[in-house]
Amino acid sequence: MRRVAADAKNTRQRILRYSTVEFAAKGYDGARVDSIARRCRLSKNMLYHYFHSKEGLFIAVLESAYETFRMHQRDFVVRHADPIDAMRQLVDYTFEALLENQHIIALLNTANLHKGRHMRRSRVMRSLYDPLLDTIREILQRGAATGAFRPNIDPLNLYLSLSALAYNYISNQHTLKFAFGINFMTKPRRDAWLAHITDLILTYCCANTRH
Amino acid sequence: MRRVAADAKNTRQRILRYSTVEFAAKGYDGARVDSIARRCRLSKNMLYHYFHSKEGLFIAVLESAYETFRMHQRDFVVRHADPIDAMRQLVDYTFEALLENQHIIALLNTANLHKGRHMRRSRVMRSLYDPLLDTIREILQRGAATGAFRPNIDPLNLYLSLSALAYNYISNQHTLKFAFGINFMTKPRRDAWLAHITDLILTYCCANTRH
Amino acid sequence: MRRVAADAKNTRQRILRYSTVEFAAKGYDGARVDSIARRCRLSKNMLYHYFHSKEGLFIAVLESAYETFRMHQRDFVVRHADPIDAMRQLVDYTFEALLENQHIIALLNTANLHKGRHMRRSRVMRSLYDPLLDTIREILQRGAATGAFRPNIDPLNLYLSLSALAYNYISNQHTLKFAFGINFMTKPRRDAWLAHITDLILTYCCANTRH
Amino acid sequence: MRRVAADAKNTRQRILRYSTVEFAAKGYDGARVDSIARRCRLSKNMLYHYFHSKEGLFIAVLESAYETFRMHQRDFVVRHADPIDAMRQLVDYTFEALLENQHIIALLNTANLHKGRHMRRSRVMRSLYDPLLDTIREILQRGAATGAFRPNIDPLNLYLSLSALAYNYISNQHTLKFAFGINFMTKPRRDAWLAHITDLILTYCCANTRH
DNA sequence: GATGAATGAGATTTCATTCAT
DNA sequence: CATGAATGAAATCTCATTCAT
Repeated sequence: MRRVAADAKNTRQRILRYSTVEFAAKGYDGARVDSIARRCRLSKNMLYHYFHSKEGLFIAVLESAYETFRMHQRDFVVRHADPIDAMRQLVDYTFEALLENQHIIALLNTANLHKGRHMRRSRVMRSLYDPLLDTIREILQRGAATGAFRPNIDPLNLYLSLSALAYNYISNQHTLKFAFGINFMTKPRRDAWLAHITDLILTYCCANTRH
Repeated sequence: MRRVAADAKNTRQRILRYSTVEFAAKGYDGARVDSIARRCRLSKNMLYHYFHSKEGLFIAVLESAYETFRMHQRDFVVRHADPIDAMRQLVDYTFEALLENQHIIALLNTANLHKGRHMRRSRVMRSLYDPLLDTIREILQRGAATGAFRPNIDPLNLYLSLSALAYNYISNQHTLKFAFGINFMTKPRRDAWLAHITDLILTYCCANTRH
Repeated sequence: MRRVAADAKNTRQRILRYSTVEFAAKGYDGARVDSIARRCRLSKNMLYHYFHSKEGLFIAVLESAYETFRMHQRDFVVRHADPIDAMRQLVDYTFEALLENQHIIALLNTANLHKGRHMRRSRVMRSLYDPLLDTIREILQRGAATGAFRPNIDPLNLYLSLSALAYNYISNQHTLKFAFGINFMTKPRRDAWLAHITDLILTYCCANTRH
Repeated sequence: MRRVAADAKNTRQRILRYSTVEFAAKGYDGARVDSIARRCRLSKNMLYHYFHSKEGLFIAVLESAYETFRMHQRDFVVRHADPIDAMRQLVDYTFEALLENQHIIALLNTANLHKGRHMRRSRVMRSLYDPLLDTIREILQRGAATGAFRPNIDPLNLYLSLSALAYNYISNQHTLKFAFGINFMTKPRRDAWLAHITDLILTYCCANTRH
């Protein structure tokens, strides 16, 4: 009996894994239930058995991708007492996490295309809330206290800025490659971008003058 | 129901206009040729007559959207001698342009999902190159010359940063709304964001210290 | 005025010429009105103006192809007093005529596929009757009279045999090529076949024994 | 309307059977997938499920028709020691086999119209090679050995002649009916034709004189 | 819980034909 | 006589979903 249960869980996981790949590669509308079943080496009925519909499957994929992502974030611990080093580490971490998990970008893009309809239908995704925001808030406070950072930086704005800078670079890579003839995904290019956005963020945090 | 007189150029334009809306709203795979034809009050085969295939139509839409966008950018003139004011104006302009033409964001996202396949098939899109990059370069040079800006800022990096900050805020609005329960598209919120990213960019340009 | 009339005739002829090519190459159902119009560098309306419908056009093509063919046959004159030489010449002529005008084969095949429906609709095709049949009858009579040929050969049977032998070799060339890996349309092969069927026919005509 | 139980093999066979009828009756381009599905009392997608495309279906039909035909030929055994009787039997057999299976004629005609494209795409049809050719070769050898037949008759030429004479009579029946006002498919007419072509072939095989 | 067979609705695309000028 | 623009019907093909076992 335990075996069966374990298998069921395995099957569910397998479906989720391959569905994630499919939905990330082709978007919600481009993804094919047939194709997912084939990837899973499973009959389509199983997908319906476990997830009820294509939309249900997509929602589950979103949830699990987010869950994974959130757990990643939770694992993140600020290893540096110094706020500047901590912030530097955070930028680094954010960019690397997205690079390693580009699926989440494609999934969020397709979710956004659908105006968030799928997310709203999810019971689980009630807290898409990113724990990094708290980390940012905490680092900013410590930085302000030590005088390393200017006071009154809005943590949400900083979070959005950091996300945008890391996310967009990856999300628009094909357009950018086409426009500038540059493959921005090579290691040197990625490193340069990380250095740049770190500079950008830190300069902002540390600045004391107004222009 | 028979259409009147209608010359080809008009029809082509009409098709493009409505197709843009459809593709932007639903992505390449979610868009329906039927739906476009209905919007145009035209029979489907006309779309095929003018654009050959759904893909051909999408490419034409991308091209025309980009053309429009590029012309917008061309119209942009720096009205301020002062580099800081010029840069402020540029940020403002970029964000407003994207806000007013959110179609282009959705179109680029779906093009990116397809790994740029459509762009590569386009003969016209050979120069997606954004003229704003030149403007940025010029402003940076002037700012460095007057000492307002630090020297050696890479124009491409600044361009990418600015784009990311403006683009992502709009592109991910639904995820963000869901995550934070905030409608980021209200006028006050948009203004606040514009102020923030202007601050971010300018602080970066004007900073003279290293951290 | 005469010019216009002349042009009209030209236009009709042009349409017929290109339609023949199209119908012969693709059969009735495979032929495309659009494609014909393009070949003619004419707007489709012209086809409808002159021929009323695709079917009307096909019938006209059949008629004209047959007309041409019949005129060819009429031109044929037996140049040899000797019945054997005359028959030899006839076989040669028949095979060469079909080789030079393979369109007629494809057209007749497609007409046969449609169970002769198109021919029956034609007013002009009332006498598809091949004048060669008369020539055969006459040669056979002369041959029987001189004792060169056996008596009582049925001209229709001989006509059908000759036609079948010449026609099928061309009509089934692709199947045969595929089955035997031989390109039967090379000059040496064609010559060999002509020699063979001449032999076959003449042997039959001249034989005096029963088996 | 839901179908019962039905296993795949049966369904495949059913599709093939009705497709054969449709393709034979209307040619490749005239055949309608819809019409086949209706005949099969099956939804269209099943055809695509089993055969991938209309072309795939046609190829399968060709293959199966040929397979059937080849098996027929294999079943053929020369029951007569006497070469003349054997040849007579062969002619009879060939004509009857085509009469009973007129589908194959229509299918080959449409395959030829398409210049053999479909056959070349078939992996199975690699040996369209007709076993009757071997039989012919063997009969000719025996006939030559006994002196009943003249030596040096080319088996392939004889095969082609026999095929042409039997095939064309059936294939062109509608043209012939139209041209001569005779229904060549009545029993007496068919018998007469069989007698004639038997005579023609045997006369050729037995002749010892040159003309 | 799992499968193979099947479906209905609808997707993209094609094509003979006609209208307005 | 001639055209460019347009159409309606139907063609091929796809896809999320369900049934019977």
